[in-house]
Amino acid sequence: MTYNTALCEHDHSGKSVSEQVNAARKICESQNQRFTPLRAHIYELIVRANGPIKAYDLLEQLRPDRGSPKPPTVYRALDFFARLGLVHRVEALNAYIACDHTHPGHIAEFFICEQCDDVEETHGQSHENCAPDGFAISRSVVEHYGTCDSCRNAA
Amino acid sequence: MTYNTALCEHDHSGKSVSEQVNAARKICESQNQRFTPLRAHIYELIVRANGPIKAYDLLEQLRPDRGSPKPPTVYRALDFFARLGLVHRVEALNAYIACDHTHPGHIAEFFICEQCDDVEETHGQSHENCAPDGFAISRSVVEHYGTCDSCRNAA
DNA sequence: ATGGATTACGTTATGCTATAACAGTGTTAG
DNA sequence: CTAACACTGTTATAGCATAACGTAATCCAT
Repeated sequence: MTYNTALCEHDHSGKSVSEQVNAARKICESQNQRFTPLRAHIYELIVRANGPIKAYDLLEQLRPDRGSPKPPTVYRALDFFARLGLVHRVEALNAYIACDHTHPGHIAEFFICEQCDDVEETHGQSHENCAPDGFAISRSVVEHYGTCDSCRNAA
Repeated sequence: MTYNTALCEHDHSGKSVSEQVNAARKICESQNQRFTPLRAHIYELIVRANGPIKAYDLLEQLRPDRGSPKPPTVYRALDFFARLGLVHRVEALNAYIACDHTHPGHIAEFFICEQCDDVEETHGQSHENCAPDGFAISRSVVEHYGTCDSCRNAA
């Protein structure tokens, strides 16, 4: 009963903000979902955050461009992106992070540095084969908290 | 880069509520921590829940025995138990679950049935060797949501 | 094109989750 | 004994999320 994980081979950090936003737009459109101006705006803010960002921080950043948006404005967009796999919720941080790529059969796994808040995302095999007999996994949350290499060396 | 997991070999469900509470008391005392009446009361409620329970539900169940306790009463106890590993927080449920046993070198892993709310806890090897180079894990959150065997058969 | 269904968005209100801060009480160790 | 520390009670507030309702935009079958 074993499984393994690997760091993402492809490079996301090489993509510019607008490239990431456009990639998301394509994924949306390929599924006949609307990438509206509001959603584009919010997705861009999430990408620019370059790490986990909180719903109410997004809300602030939407002001004053969009008047005084209320929480549902942000949560609706987050739900929408989450359904498409374009953002993940980081459960233990109550935060959200962009993910413009999918790995079928794999699950997102986060390594979160508590010193510098940097987050590395990897994709491991599903834990399906570790589950109790007959348990069918629909969603997995895998988050590791600790200290990243640079912070550890700095200490 | 592989690791493996195993179901807990020993049986927790065979323990009575008071046995579980006493086991917790022993663990506390062995670490020179006080298992006060309030803490015993709260721990018993968590054990009786026989699954994840929410802080504010605990709060209700403390009434009226203990007057009208306020949130910090519960959160302080939960923090205390979490520090000792006697309860785990289930991040994606905002809930807490008893755990009167520890597995050094292993991490708790939860399989949560979204139909019947049943939770199976297993203990997998640390994901340390899957981490980015030099990342030191201090805490891991591994939660799987889906459908358990009985619910799947019932469907 | 038109009208009905669906989806998206704005807004108000509220509910749930969690902690800061301070006061008072109990416990422990020197 | 008493000083330090840990525990509990209480007030207040902060932070996270959604229900519900109305309006506007979009889609699609006719």
